[in-house]
Amino acid sequence: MDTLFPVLRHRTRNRPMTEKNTLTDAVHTLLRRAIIEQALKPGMRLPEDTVGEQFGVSRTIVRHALVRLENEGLVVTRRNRGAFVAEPSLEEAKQIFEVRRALEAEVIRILAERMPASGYDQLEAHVRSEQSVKGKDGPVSIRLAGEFHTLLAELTGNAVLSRYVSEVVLRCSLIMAMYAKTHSSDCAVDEHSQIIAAIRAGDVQKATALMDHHLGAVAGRAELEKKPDSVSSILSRYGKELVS
Amino acid sequence: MDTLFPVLRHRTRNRPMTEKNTLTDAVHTLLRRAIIEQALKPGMRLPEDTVGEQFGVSRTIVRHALVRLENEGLVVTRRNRGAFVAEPSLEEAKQIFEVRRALEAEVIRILAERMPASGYDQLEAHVRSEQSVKGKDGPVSIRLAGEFHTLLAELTGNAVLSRYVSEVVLRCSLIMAMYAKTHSSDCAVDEHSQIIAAIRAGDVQKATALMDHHLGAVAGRAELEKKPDSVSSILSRYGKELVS
DNA sequence: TGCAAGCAAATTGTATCCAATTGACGAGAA
DNA sequence: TTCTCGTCAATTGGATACAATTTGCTTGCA
Repeated sequence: MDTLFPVLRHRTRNRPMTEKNTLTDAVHTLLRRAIIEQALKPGMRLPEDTVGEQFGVSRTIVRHALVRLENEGLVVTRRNRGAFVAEPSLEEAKQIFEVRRALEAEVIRILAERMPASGYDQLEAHVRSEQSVKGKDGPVSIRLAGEFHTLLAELTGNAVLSRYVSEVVLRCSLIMAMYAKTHSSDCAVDEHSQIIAAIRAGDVQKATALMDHHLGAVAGRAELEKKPDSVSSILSRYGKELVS
Repeated sequence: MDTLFPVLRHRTRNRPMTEKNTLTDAVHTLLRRAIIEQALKPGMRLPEDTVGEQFGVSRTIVRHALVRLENEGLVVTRRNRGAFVAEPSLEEAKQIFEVRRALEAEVIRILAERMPASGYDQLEAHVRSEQSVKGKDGPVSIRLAGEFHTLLAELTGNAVLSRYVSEVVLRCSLIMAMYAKTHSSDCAVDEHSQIIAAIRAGDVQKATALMDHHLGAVAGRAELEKKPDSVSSILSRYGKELVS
C-alpha cells in the first residue's frame, strides 16, 4: 500500500500537476487512476485518514477529493460510514451505457462536421499506441481503450461534452472491471480504426452504427457474464437493501 | 443579506433535507438556488467566511459546497483568489446548448418508447403550474421553466441522464440570466405543451424538432442580444485574459 | 443457547488555527 | 507624472482538534 503512490509529495511540491497544482487535485487524480486500474477494487472502503496517511496529506484534502469522485460516480459515500469505491448495479450500468451512446453519437455528428486540423493524426497515433499493447490485458490497455473515446470527445472542441464523455467512459471502465471477465480489447482496436475511417468519409450514419455496435458489444459482454467471482460484491448489494 | 436564508439552521437541525441532511448539502442547495434565481449575480465574489457567516456555518462547510458548485459549473474558483459565480462565455454557452440538445433528444427518444404510468399527469400538472405564473418574469418562472425539462428527464428513469440534464439546465438558466434581456417564458409554456403532445403521439421526429426549435429559440434569444448592459461583465472577460 | 441492551472503539462531521499566496496601497526614482 | 518596488492587509490552502454518530462487541438475562 505504502509503495503504491510514493511520488505524490514530490510531484506536488515541485512540479505543476495536470490539473491545478493543488493537493486536492493530485489526490483526486491518483485515486481516480487507482480505481480505474483496479488497484482499488469496487466496494473497497476508503477511510479518510488512511488514505490521507498513505498520501501524506490531511483528511481535509482527501475529503475534497472524495467529494469530487462522488460527483463523478466513482465512489459512493454513506453518512457517517465513509466512502467506498462504487459498485454500479447492472441497472446503473445500463443507464450509463445508454447515456454514453447518446453522447458519443453527438461526438461523431460534430466531428464529421468539423474535425480539427491535426485530428486524424492524433487519432491514428493513439490507435497505433493501442496496437502496441494489443493482447495484454493489463491496466494500460484498459486505460488506452478508454482514452480513445476521451480523445475523440476532446477533438470536438466542446469542453462540456468532453467532460461528460470522460465521466461516462470512466464509469464504464469501472463497470467493465466489475462485470466483464476479460477486457478483451482485441477487437476494440480494429473497431476504433473503422470508426475513424467512417468519420473521415463523412458517413455519420455508418460511424454512429459502428460506435453503437462497439459499445453494444462492450455492454453485452458485461451483461452476459455478471462475474459473481467474489461473494462480497454480491452480499454487499443485498446488504444495501437491508439498511436502506 | 442576513434575511435571505434565515431558515437554514432550523431546517437542517430538525428536518431531513432534500439531499442528505448534512450542512454541506444544505448550503450547497441554497447557494445553487440563489445563483439560479439571480440573487447572486454572475461574477459576484463568494468569500468563504462571508458566506459562512451569513449561514451560520464555518468555512469548512462553505468550501465543500463551493467544490460541488464548481463541479456543476455554476461557480469558478481561482487559486488563492476564491470563488465567483460563473460567467459563462458565449463560446461556453454554445457548447452547453449543444450538449443540452443532444441530451434532451435522447430523453425524448426514451420517453416516446417508455413513458411511465403517471408521466403525462405529472407533465400536464407541471405545465398548469407554469401557466399559473405566466406573464411574471420572476425567479419562480425561471425555475419552473427549467424544472419542466428536469421532470422530463426524470421520467426516463435514467438517473445518470437525469443528472446531466439537470446540470445543463441549471447552467442554461445562468446563461439566460447573463445574456437574455427577459426570460420571456410566455412562448415556452405553449412549446412545452406541444412537446408533450408530440411525445404522446409517439412522433419522435416532431418532438425532437420541437425541442430543437424550443432550445434554439432560447439560445438564439441569448446570442442576439448579448446584453452589454453592465460594463463590468465585459471588462471582466478581458481581465481574465490578462491574468491567465 | 439465543437475543437484547449497553458500552467502547472507530470514523466521519464540524470548527478553529496556522501558513502561504495574492492584490492593493503607497513611497521613491526615472 | 508614471513606473517600479516593497510592505501590508485580506483571503484562501491546509492541518489539527473536538463533537457526534455509527458499529461491533461484550455482557447480562430469559
